[in-house]
Amino acid sequence: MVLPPGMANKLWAAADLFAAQGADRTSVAEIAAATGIPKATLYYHSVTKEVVLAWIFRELLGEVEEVVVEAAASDGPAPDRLRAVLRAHLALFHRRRAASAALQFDLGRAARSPQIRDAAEASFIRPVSELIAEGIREGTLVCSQAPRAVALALLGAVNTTGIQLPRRATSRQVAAAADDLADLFLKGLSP
Amino acid sequence: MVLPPGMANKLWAAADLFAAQGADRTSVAEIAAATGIPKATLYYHSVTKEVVLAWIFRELLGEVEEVVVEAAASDGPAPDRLRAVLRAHLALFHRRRAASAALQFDLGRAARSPQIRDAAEASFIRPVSELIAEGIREGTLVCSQAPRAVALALLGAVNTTGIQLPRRATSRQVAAAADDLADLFLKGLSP
Amino acid sequence: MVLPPGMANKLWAAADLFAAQGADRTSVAEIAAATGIPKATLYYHSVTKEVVLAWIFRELLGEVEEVVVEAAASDGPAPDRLRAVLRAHLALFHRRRAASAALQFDLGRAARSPQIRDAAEASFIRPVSELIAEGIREGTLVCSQAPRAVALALLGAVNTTGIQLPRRATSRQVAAAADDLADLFLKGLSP
Amino acid sequence: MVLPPGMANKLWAAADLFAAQGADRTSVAEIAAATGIPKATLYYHSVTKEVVLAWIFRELLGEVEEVVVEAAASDGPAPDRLRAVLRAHLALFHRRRAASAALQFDLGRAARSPQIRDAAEASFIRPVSELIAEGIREGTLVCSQAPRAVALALLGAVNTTGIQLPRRATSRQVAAAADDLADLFLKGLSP
DNA sequence: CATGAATGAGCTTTCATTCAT
DNA sequence: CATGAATGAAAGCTCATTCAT
Repeated sequence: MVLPPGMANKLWAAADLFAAQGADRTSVAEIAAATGIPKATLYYHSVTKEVVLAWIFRELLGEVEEVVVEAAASDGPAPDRLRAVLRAHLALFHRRRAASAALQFDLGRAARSPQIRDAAEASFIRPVSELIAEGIREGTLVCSQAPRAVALALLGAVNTTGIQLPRRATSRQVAAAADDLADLFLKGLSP
Repeated sequence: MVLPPGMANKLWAAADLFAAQGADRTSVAEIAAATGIPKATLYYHSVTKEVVLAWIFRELLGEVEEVVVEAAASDGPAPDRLRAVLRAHLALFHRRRAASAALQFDLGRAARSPQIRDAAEASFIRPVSELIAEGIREGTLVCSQAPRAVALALLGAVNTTGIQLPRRATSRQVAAAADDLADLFLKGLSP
Repeated sequence: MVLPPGMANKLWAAADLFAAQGADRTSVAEIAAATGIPKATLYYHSVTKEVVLAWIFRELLGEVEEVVVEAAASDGPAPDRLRAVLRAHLALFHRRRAASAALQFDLGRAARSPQIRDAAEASFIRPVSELIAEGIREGTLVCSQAPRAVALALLGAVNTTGIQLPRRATSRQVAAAADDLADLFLKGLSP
Repeated sequence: MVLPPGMANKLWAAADLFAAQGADRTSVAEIAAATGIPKATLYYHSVTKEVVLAWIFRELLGEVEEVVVEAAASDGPAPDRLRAVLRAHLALFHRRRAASAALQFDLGRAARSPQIRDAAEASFIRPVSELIAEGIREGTLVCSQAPRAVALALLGAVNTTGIQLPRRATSRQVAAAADDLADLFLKGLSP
């Protein structure tokens, strides 16, 4: 899975197709057309459709991990860091709109790959679980369920929210949506 | 889209395939084998793969709407009713495991159909949004964002949670997961 | 091949379809729709598409035989009777436009059936060959080739002419075309 | 409709199938087997069954045009040139037996294509009509009807004659048949 | 006796993948 | 090393024909 340099970044173009039509409805020919890389060249480098998908998803999840881990590692109390995490994640979701939508839309296919399941775990679930556990230890967070369950709920909520972001939302709007989500999860709905 | 009686309920068998392999990787021949309905008979009734999918998703969302609306209409203050909604939804998710997973896994394809988008809206988002709005009016719920945004977050959280339920979870465990989720959203993570 | 009474004459409606689209492009369902006889009823009487075609072609050729033989058997010298034959044939061609066109257009399929080949032989080639032979014997016709070869040429010429007749040609125009053809074959092109 | 070189001439093999079974009863798989070109390769070059048929018919009619026009343009009086045309046409008919039979047998399908109708017009009807008109002008031919009607009758007669030629006829026999036909049309049947 | 419903067989077409240069 | 050309495998779909009432 070592893509030739110069080929990798062209593959993001395929994410638009995957998001718009679904991965299975996207032919290798379309990928070739969108990326400008001839079909046979893709195969010459063993870049099958599955590989393109995996690359996009793993690259995306890698970026998610980067920003999430960085936000989670910032200074301050856990609630603030959680808020930072949601902001960072949602911002990336918006920046990588097509790829993120593609991941959501073909969750089944993605989930069937252990590598991608691992990447998803490492990118959000694990760091956020740990963040919540820390919050509980330091007394700034309280919850009855396992931290991992909370992290999963958060992930679902962030993704649903991200999908629904207007295509042309400003970064300010995106940050506001993240803050609202943070408020919801931190303060709860009860008065 | 009026399926012959006796054919409809056989179609649930296809949900297993969709959940296990994804809709696109499931051939009509496989659906025929799984349901026991010959391929040509399916086509005779204009039941294409797309139709099977749409039927399953709409049927599922119809059932979701039924239990969600009923739970939302129960007596008592909004927080209790919200808890009831989550319990009902998660219970149904578990009962219709394959179909629910298929819907999550092929969200993209589903979201491309306006009818299914409408059904999704009507089954959960609208009733829960209204429930939250009522809670705000009666003072039992508080939130800074629009009720619909909260409903979306809830939906994402429920689905992620539902997908992760152990296949052989007892109904007691499912109810506990729903309660945890309700606690999370009602009380929040802050002490 | 004994069709139920009342079914036979409905089958002519199928000739329009055969002429317009070709026999193979015409489905049994279309025949059923055009004739008003349900598909299953056709099959109940063993009336397959092939049977419908054969019936139409044989019925048509039977009618051709009738008028051709009658015209050939009229009083007078052979040239006059030949002229009468061409008039009668072309008139029938025009009256049974669709069926005649269908026969021309699916000559290959028709020619593959021995029964239809026989019917074609009996309807035109044989009586006209005999007529020409008689003419030669009585000295009113002269030709270097076998009478059958002349009859074949005549048949080809009549059919090509018939196909090209305007759909709304009057019977007078049809008769004129037949006379022209008779003149051509009797007098020849040389001065 | 630009066929890859090397593929074109293989397509003549399909003419045998078309002549033997009719175009509609010939599957693409059979064409693939007969030509040695894999099904998928045919489709890769957009060579559908319809295209194969059209190619064969147009190629055939092109060859007809070539020999007919050449014969019609020869020196000498119109009757001699007409005779030359019939010889040339019948010889080609015999040389391209399968394709010519296929064209006759699927006349309906062929006639539905404007391109093929045009090609048929240009290959025989037009040049022969002009030849006859010239003959009339120079006083070597006489006829009461329009030259085009004569040309049509000739075409029909030639084709019927061609179809009936014995499969193993010698070129001498073919020429004799053409001469007989020429005699018939030039001298007529009357003494 | 007639027919709506059902289906087996087979066709066209697509597409991921390999070949040949 | 890269790529236009080629193809095996399989999918969706149609339709003549049979079944069940």
